[in-house]
Amino acid sequence: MARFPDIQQRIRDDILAGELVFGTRVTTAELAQRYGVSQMPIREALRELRGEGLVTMEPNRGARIRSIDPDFVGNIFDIRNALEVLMVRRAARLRTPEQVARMRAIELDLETCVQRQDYAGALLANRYLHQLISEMAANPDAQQLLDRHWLLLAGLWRENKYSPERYDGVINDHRHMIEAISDGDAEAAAILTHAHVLKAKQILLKLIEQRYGSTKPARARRARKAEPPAASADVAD
Amino acid sequence: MARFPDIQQRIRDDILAGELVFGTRVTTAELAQRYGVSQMPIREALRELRGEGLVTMEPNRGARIRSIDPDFVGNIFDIRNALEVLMVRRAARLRTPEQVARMRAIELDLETCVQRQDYAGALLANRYLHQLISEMAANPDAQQLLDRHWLLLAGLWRENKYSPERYDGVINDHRHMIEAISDGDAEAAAILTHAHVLKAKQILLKLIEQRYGSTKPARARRARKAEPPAASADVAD
DNA sequence: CAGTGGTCTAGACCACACG
DNA sequence: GTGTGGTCTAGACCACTGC
Repeated sequence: MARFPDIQQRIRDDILAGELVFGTRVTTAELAQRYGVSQMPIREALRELRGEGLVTMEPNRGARIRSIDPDFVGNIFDIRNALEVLMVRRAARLRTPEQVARMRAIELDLETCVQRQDYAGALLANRYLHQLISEMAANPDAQQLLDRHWLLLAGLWRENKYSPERYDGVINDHRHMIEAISDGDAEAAAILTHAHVLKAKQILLKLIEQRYGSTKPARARRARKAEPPAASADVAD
Repeated sequence: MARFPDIQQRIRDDILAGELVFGTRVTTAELAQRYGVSQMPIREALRELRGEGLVTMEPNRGARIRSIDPDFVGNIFDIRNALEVLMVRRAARLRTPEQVARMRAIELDLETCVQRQDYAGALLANRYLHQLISEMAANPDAQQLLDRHWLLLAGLWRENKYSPERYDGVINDHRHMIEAISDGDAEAAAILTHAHVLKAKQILLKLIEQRYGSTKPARARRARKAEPPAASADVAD
């Protein structure tokens, strides 16, 4: 039974939700039982998740869930920032009037969503906007990478409740970015985007730090031998 | 028989070598027979190659070999450039004296390899150098992405014979980059690296254009219905 | 020199596509 | 409606690890 969405998504969600505890060793057999499927789909999913950096696989020792610590999130954001800047720079050069119009439309949609407190809609519109910029840059390979990271970060935002007031800043940033792209000012667009992503990084890092308690576990890198964190993994503050 | 290196590497090589013709539809069954293995390993390999952008997979219609055209190579280089700049900037900030010493040692090795015309050794040293810079940046996720791209581009360099005289420029670039990193001058290191990768892009694109004839196929985007390119795929100029 | 865990094979199944 | 092609299951195999 349970022909739910694909395994990979479920595992990813479970990792981001802390359901699968960070640093745990997992085996294909174990997960196969957990999700009621055979080993092969698990194997596949683990490979792709390794591609996303969520698990590490050592040759004959099983896979290990990657810890979602500030380091990891910071790294992901740095990558995303580099790529997003690359993309917006090209988008500013290649833009067509139609595309600019679509950007404006999406942004308007986002803003009305925020006004009526439809934050799910806003998140979606936000994603569309960034996707459109990616498309405009005509680099499908980079776009693919960004999509992957988006999925990952979306999971984290979901876990660490997004504070609605942040949208004020987001909207303001977007308007300026769109203007720069519309003007074909690649340099301005690049800098604005850089700042935009940097802000998101700051916020998410702060949220994560709060979530894992003020007892910064960042330095507590001692725990090499990985005592399994005592079953109860409910990090709900 | 034939317990050769893993399937994925073989398929990738065959694609880059033009053995598997660009734009061709391939099925798992077909490739399974070709390489004398079962469908599952093929499936896995195709998925990972999709992650690298070498094949595209449409739901129930089989996979298709991605065309290695100037667009593709340019995209890959742009991504690599963005990431490499990110990395070198961090490396310049985080460097330790030991690491700087190792960089110098590797560079020296590279230069002696070039002098004695050991270009294979030079290529390897070159890779080590870039890997070291990646390590110094302490962003294993970005490093993983760069590694993937390196493998891909290495295959292309192999196919399109590398002109040895290019190393003069490479060596000069490296020396300046190392100096900037040693000084902790992130901005200089970033710009130098940016230029360094840009040069590589120019050169490889030129080589590829030559290879595929001066009859720029770039604009010939007509061929949607994909007439299979008449068996003979020997693009050897 | 066991045990554990990843990888492969063969075959069945099932969904979509195309005539 | 038929065929093609992807996906899954079950089980066997084999390498490496750790006693």
